[in-house]
Amino acid sequence: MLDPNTISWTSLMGGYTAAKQPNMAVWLFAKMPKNIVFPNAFTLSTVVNACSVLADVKAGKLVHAFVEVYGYQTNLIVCASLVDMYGKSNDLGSARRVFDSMVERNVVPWTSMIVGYAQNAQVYEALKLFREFSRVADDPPNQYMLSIVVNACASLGRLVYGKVTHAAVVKRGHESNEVVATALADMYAKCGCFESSLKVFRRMLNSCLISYTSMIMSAAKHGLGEVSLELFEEMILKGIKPTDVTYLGILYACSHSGLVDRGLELLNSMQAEHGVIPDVKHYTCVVDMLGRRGRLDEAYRLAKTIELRHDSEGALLWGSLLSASKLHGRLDIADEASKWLIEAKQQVDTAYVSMSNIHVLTGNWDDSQSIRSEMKRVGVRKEPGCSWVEIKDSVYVFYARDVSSCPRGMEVLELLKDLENRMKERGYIGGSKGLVFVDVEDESKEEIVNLHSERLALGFSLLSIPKGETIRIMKNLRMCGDCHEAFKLISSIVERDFVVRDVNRFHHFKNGSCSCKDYW
DNA sequence: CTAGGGTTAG
Repeated sequence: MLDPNTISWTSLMGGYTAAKQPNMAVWLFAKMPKNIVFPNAFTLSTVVNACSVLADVKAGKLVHAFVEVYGYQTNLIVCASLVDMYGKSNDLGSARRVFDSMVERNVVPWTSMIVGYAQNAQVYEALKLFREFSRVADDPPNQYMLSIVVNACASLGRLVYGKVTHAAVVKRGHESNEVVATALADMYAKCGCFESSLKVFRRMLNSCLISYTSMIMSAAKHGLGEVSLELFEEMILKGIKPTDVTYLGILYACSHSGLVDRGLELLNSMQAEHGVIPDVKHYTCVVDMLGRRGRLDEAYRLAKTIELRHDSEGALLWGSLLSASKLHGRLDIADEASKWLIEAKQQVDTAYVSMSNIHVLTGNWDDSQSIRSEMKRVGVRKEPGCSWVEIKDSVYVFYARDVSSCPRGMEVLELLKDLENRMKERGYIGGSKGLVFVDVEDESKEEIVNLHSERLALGFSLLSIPKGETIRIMKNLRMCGDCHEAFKLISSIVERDFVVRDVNRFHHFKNGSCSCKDYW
């Protein structure tokens, strides 16, 4: 073009962003003034969007400055793009400032702001904003807004919130929207209702790749590995091509239902069958699968062969191997895994605590203590483990070694005692795997229990000595992939509306870290 | 030529 104008430049930037090269869009924006072409509202929102994709808040702030300079701070779309950019860059303060300054708002910036809160571990804030929108806005919530709100309810794991949002979805007639329905199915599963999840899923007319992948993962999390495998077969028959995420789900399913050999087969055939090349995340999942079944030598051998592009990729891999070594009493492998983590500066707190605990479990109290001293010396602190349960619409949060922070903690203790008795009736006592309590004096048990609780995800950290056995059983049930059995036992005690939440629910949180305290 | 949503291993 002899004389490209603002529109030509903007088109080009939009094209680069669409072609997954948003950095080129930003680069072009910087070149505009030299060519005596000036940005308008279209240009600015396009380049803000490029910054959003890059999650580059620095570039975004520069563009924001241009927005002010050129006087577009009252433009709805430009501001909407800024809210989105700040939210996706984890700068919620700036996102909110732009949002509050807007003279005119439609459902889009409201949605962006809700997404911002929801994906930065401020789910309650996100839901609050949704309620405010419903009160003040002229438009009804659409499928975009509803899907993110359903997603927010899912990450809270609180069924009541999810049900209320489901009602809003029905009221607005967005039940049949594929994205909303997938979010609903995911929400029910994460809130502990696998049956409702499957019901929503089965009502969908065209279950697509993501809905199948999500459903496979849900079944797996509920200990229903066979159901995951059936769903996988079904989607293949429908001609839907699995992706790397689908394979991750199916490997996870095998791992958590004890289908180790099936999992290995799938790993070995995925490339030939569906052209998905196994990468670090798949191998990590398989290492975990072998490890939890006690096949630690194989797990270790596999782990050593995996090429990491970055140390952060090894955090999960060696962390998982460490936890399996601890469970099966393999001090040698645990030692190497924790060394790897500490040297790579990944999960250092967990590595130290795990090593200290494994020494306790094998009776080496002195080694355990010296690691605790080392932690103090180098200033490593472990954030206390946190778990929560939901009983009939109320949530009870537990911190390891802290009874007082939980309201009605004593009642929950009673519940746990009951749980323990029922498990004993079912013969779950003794004979479990691991080296727990081997060669340890009775009076040491309390310490073991306390140490163990730090990483327990089931809310049983309050237990004292006699109930220590319960912790052990629950943990082993989970580690053996029999979590469905554990869930059933828990449900049978409370009869209904009992949801057990894992602490590892921050998958949606992109950058930086967040603590359980932020969450609740 | 412009802004928003669902699945991801310990």
